[in-house]
Amino acid sequence: MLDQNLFINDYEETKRRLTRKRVPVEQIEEIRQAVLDRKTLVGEVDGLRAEVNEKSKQVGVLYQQGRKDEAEELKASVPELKKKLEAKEKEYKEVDDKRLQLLLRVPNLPDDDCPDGFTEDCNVVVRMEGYNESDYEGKEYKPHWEIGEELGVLDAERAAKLSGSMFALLRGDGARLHRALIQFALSINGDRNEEIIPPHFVRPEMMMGTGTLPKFADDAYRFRDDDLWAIPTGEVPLTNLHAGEILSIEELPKRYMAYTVCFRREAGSAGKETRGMQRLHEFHKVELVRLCTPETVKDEYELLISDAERPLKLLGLPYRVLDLCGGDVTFSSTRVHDLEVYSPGTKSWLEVSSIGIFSDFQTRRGNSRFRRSEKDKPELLHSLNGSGLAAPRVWAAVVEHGYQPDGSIRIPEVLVPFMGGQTEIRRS
RNA sequence: GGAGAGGUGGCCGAGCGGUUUAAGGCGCACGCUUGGAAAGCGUGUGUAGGCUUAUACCCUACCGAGGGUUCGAAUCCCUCCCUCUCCGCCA
Repeated sequence: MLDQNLFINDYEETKRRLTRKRVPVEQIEEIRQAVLDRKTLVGEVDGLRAEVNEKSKQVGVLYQQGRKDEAEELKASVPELKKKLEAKEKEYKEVDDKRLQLLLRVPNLPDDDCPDGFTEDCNVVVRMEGYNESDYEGKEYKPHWEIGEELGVLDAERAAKLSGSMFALLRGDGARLHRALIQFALSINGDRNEEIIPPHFVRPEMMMGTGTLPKFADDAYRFRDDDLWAIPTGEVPLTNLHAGEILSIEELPKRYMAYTVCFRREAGSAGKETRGMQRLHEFHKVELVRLCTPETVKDEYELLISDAERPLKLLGLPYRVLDLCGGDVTFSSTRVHDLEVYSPGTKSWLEVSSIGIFSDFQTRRGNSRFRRSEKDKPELLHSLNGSGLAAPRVWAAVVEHGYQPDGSIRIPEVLVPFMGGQTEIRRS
């Protein structure tokens, strides 16, 4: 959520930046008006409440002095005042609720460093790592689902039998490779990130805290009987870990990583680039989250991007780094870099990490704060996150790149220790 | 799942319908004192919003959360959440 004062104190600038995310001007104006109206009404309500409080206090004093008649008289004069107060309160609540609902649905301001544009065509490829187009010319690559089926390590048919489309079932060495990837990612990122195993079901406030609710409710799974939501990413519990707390500056930055299962309904994306391990309702991921001061957020961002790149580099997978344009930057973020690994089997780039800065957008919702010193007022933390390793897509890339002419899959060297020394996958 | 107890400021803990603008203590900060320190004494010590040049004053809200009763609620009523103890169940 944005600071509502931006709509009053820095209106033109806020409008300019929101327009980059295609927020209609009318909507921005509506918020400004709601914020202003609320401010007026707060003053009026507070004034009336003060009057009621004062009179009630007097009633008490009069009773204690035994001046009962005067007390009764004063008491009788309150209901009229309260009627006025209640009417005003009702008006206030309506405006306040409108203001909140509007604010909750407005995206974060894009950073001016984001490239211009509104669609993904405007995203800028900043770097290519380990990719040469010529490497793939004249060669035939199989998609991972074919290889997986051939070797008996990916069983799409049974996954569908059990759960439907967009679910995967790995078996044997395929499952082992998947586990190795997770272990690998956790172990290389363990140097500066504290490992967390969070709950996978969270309260609605937590989904609200990351900006997933209310806007993206249709994309998540909800347990209706318990009013809990299945996390779509480890970002949700990690970002909210310190919700409602005030941390001291010495504890910062907080650098967390969590291996979790992620649950996504993927409403509306059925049939679209969903074969194999590309898009699943349920997948495993190592997520990295940072909470820090506003001053250090840019440095943390660079560090986070490099952390997210580490596994790809070490695995020897070709990937590219995208700087997302203002219009394509996600709802809660100010700046986003995507990492996309090249999938020769599908001749496409698969997004394997989206690293974003959220400024105080998420932490304002969750009220996660820090204090510079005992004398200073609490300030909102800044949050960032990115995938440390999105297992299915990296699994797909490893399988496609490692596929050998003899029908086996070569295991990247760095993974061998996590595979118990196994260097290849063959049909058993 | 059943029975019971309880959630009050950074912490402990009183209050159970009206000078509570939340007692008292601990902790913390500043000052006095001292050669220096401890002790002692004094002062201060939350969050958010409103009004303001102002982190001053004043006003409003907050005693787990949300509703309700009342002129007035930390205190009474209802719903929910959480913690603890015992029983049951269970990997």
